[in-house]
Amino acid sequence: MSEKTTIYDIAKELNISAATVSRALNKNPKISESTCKLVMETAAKMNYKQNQLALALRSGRSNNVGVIVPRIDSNFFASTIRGIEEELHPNKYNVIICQTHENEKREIENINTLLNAQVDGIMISITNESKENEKIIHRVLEKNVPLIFFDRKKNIDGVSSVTINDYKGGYIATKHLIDEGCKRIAHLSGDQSLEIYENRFKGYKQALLDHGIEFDENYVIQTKSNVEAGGVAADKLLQLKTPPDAIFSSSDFAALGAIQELKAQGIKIPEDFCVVGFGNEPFTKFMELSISSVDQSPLEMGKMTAKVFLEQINNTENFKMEKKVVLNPELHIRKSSSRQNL
Amino acid sequence: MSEKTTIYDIAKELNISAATVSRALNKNPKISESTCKLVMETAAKMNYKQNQLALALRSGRSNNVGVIVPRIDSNFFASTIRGIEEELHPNKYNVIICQTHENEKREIENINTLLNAQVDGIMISITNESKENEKIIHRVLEKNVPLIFFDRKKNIDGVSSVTINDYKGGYIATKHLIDEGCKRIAHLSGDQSLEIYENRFKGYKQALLDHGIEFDENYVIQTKSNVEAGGVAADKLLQLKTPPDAIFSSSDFAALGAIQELKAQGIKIPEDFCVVGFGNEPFTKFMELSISSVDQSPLEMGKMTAKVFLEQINNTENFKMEKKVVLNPELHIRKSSSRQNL
DNA sequence: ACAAATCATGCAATCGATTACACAAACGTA
DNA sequence: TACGTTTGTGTAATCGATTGCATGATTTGT
Repeated sequence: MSEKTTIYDIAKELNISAATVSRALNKNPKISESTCKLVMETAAKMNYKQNQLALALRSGRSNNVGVIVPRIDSNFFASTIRGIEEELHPNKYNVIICQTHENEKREIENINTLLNAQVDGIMISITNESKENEKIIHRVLEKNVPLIFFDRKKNIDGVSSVTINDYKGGYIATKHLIDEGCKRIAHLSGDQSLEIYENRFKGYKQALLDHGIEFDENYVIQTKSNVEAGGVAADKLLQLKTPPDAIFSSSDFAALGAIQELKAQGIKIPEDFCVVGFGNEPFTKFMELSISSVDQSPLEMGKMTAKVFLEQINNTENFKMEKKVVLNPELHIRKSSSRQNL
Repeated sequence: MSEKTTIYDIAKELNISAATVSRALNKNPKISESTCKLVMETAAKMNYKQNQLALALRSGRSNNVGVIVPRIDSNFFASTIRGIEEELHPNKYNVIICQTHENEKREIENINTLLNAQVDGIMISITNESKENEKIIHRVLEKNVPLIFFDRKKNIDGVSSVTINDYKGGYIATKHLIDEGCKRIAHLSGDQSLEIYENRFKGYKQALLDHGIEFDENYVIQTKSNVEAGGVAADKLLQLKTPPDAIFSSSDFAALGAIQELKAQGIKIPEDFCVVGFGNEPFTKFMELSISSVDQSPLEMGKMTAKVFLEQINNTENFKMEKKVVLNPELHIRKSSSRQNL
């Protein structure tokens, strides 16, 4: 009653061979209509379900893909995973989730686990301190397992990636602050060994140059992406001889921390000081003093990542194609940097 | 170079049988030390990795588990998944994610997919409108696949679950409002076909009764868990002849919407009106007017769910055990309901 | 020195589904 | 009637790893 039905059970029931059952279930035209019908009915009656494991072993395709992220409980990564899942679900792929917690060893371990599990592809947003992992990434490529970077990528020839234009994001955020009349714009950056933070910084710098504002490295602080670190950084900036009058933060959390600190020191936002964040976390919109932020469209990023994977796996001829998709960031202007209605 | 190494490749290389290779790799004591060593070395040299698919087919254990949630991009579910992943990772299980989007058909489809994929267990937070799915849940149980409910459960004999005490959550939130001096406490509820909302409502009602406050059904509004719906509900409440002076909302998002509406109508919080939410979403803490909320400890809930699964799968003797874990909710008191420092 | 016990290894079946190849029956055609 | 073709099924190998049983080689005991 409770045990699993196999094609052999059906074959025995009908006194035919398992091969015939298999063919009938797959609607092979070589099988007579009557047999086909009979098999279908019996299969339904016996509640037969195809064993994907057996199928996977024979075909070499598990119909599972692996997704590796630093952590899942951040709005950004959760949304990208949602996008990936929604795009792959109709294509009958299952999504296996792995977290690295920014730990390189964990990352390597996860990749190995996924390879052993015979996944059909790996989508990964790499951790911070990444040198050692280059080796294993090449092993993935050697095994002809499609690999796609999203958001946090490495520049490796022949590997596809889906990112947003962080440079542009940094640029438009900074330009917006300039347009609002800010003259001394500081920047809270992240780990510059990651392309994303490097590019946001570069965009910031270029925007300053393009608008005749001198770049001052004292105005750039590298900080963690959390509220506390943002507060500490803001405090440091305010202690400068000539404190800034605006902050472009690479992180919404740091931006929030900075705002809290600025208010605590009696500074009026946006009248005396403007702040723009990055990531468009839900809370930025919810605040009474809502925070301007650069949106990364994570849902779309996830969907695009899945699409690139599907293209790659269906293009056996052009299997090793490289596709670098760059999405457009969008600045959401809110109260923390909006002087228009004052 | 790039193709996969199997035990047959190693066997051929060493002129021994695959059986011996397999035994050597598994440190079977029947194999001589010299052979064992040789096999190990050759395996390492040829970069051999065990094919989990073949192993799974033979052993009947895939080492994959399925997790089904309404959606992954909510802080609550993302955190539970994080907990599950972190608890199962050291035990060599992979986590497959499925989303239902509150759609019952999708839920049934997901369960079927997971069963076909031969997962070793299923952890699920059920969707709203759930009657039809009872059938498929029984099929899971018939197949002896461990099934565990978390947060949103169904009351089925022999099925384990991990939840928080929603009744108590509703009770302590309401009692807190009473303690703050509120006399006319309204309640924003969710879909009462779900146990969680029903129990929060019951806790609310009991707290009123226990403190001599008459229950008024006009003060209870069933609403969706989003900001907009919360605003609409608050507006409705304010139009009553005797409007309430506090809201206990089953959702943080609805609570936020209500607060926005109250403020828009010139009501002072917490002086004239107190609000408590449920879920302890990150933004409740970040707001300038931070929102009191009942914490559901999703991380712990996820870990506990995984632990129950592990117990169940390792207890073959007592395989059909039923374990109902109920976690304690914790009220985080913040500005939206705190009159102590006024 | 010969039987018995121990040891190391190989053979073949198994998990469940697919598929190349073989083959028998039925059919059509000259 | 005899031969070629089509049609429907069965046989057996395959995917990769594990394991009960058999076997040959070596060691032990007397």
